Amino acid sequence: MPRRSPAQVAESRAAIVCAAVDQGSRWGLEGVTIGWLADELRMSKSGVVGHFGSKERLQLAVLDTAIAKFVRDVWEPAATHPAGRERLLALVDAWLDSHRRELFPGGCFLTTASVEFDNRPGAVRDAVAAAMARWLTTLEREAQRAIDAGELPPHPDATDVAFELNALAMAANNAFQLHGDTTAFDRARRAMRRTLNER
Amino acid sequence: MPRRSPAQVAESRAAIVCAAVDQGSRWGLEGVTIGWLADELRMSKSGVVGHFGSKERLQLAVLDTAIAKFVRDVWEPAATHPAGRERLLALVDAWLDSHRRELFPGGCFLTTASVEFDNRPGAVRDAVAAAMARWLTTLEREAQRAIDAGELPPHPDATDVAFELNALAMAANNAFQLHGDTTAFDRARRAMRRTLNER
DNA sequence: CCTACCGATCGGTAGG
DNA sequence: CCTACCGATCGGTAGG
Repeated sequence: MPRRSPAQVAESRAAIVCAAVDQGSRWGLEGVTIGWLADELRMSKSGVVGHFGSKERLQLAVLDTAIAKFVRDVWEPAATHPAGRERLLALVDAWLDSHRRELFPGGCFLTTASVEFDNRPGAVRDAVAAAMARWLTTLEREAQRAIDAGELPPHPDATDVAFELNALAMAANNAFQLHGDTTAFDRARRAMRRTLNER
Repeated sequence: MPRRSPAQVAESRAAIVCAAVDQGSRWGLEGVTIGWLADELRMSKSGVVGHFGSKERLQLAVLDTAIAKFVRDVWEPAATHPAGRERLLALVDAWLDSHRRELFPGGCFLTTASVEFDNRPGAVRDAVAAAMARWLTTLEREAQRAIDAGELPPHPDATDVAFELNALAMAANNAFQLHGDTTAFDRARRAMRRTLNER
């Protein structure tokens, strides 16, 4: 007879991951420590680590949850707009707005993780690289639809468009976090709309 | 009568900073640990820290040295070109090439440090923010000269141009480090030249 | 989920 | 520059 129901266990696990997502956006995925989470949630370290087995598996769970949060908050609302250029225009506004609102308190989770892990080996790095690749592919697919529909010129190509939008969003996030510079969002938006060929 | 001459002391200090710049580009400025440096250079920890007094002052010295290395390798050659648009065109090629050659073995030092510290308090963060601000101002001044000379249109303004060039360079560096994607340099170069209004 | 513990490593210091 | 050491914290485990 278990002391805690499966629902209570799931709730406890979710609370750990939620705190870890916030912490990871501030201090990086390596800065999510088991001891800090235990103090924060008034648990023992073994209580925290027991849900995951190891720090690495905790980090992978945190990454998954952060991406799901971003998809729900940014991608899904934009995806209600018609595919192609119109969806991309809605997306870049929602995207920049998520950085301005600090959807993650330490700024864009995937930006932080991808720079933190871009030169390290291991399963976490592989998962971060895969997540970033999926996001760029999502952008690229939408850009390709816009090109196919004649809404964008064929050059720069869809991969170029995805690369540029991602670069500008990452840089705006960094400028805001580092300098508190909110004008960076306007600069990024102007440049993104130029990439999306607004006349 | 000192056991070591001032020149020997300076040489020892320089060797520490040099190893720390490489390490910092790979593992971040927080990942530069005194114990690792001591092992790497076959010194005691107290021998390492004695040159700086604290880890924070070591980090500040490492940041200064990394920036000087970038200025010498990228900015100074570009600065031999005529001011304005021509200099910017030479600069972006040298800049992307420094990322491709891995001037820093773990990729662009300032990109890593500015994302790592963009949400932390302290003297290192302030120094990183100041360094990034100086670099953006350097780019902006050059763009303003190009605008004043009629080599670039007045909109997007010089600050926009600086922001976009920096965003594209950071993103190309990240794509290369994370995915080994060398085409990112070509995408960044195309976008930069579009920003610099090449017809 | 807990307490109690492990070895490793962190930044840093005392004393020479 | 060294040895020898400090308290704190790291990830993780044993046993319950």
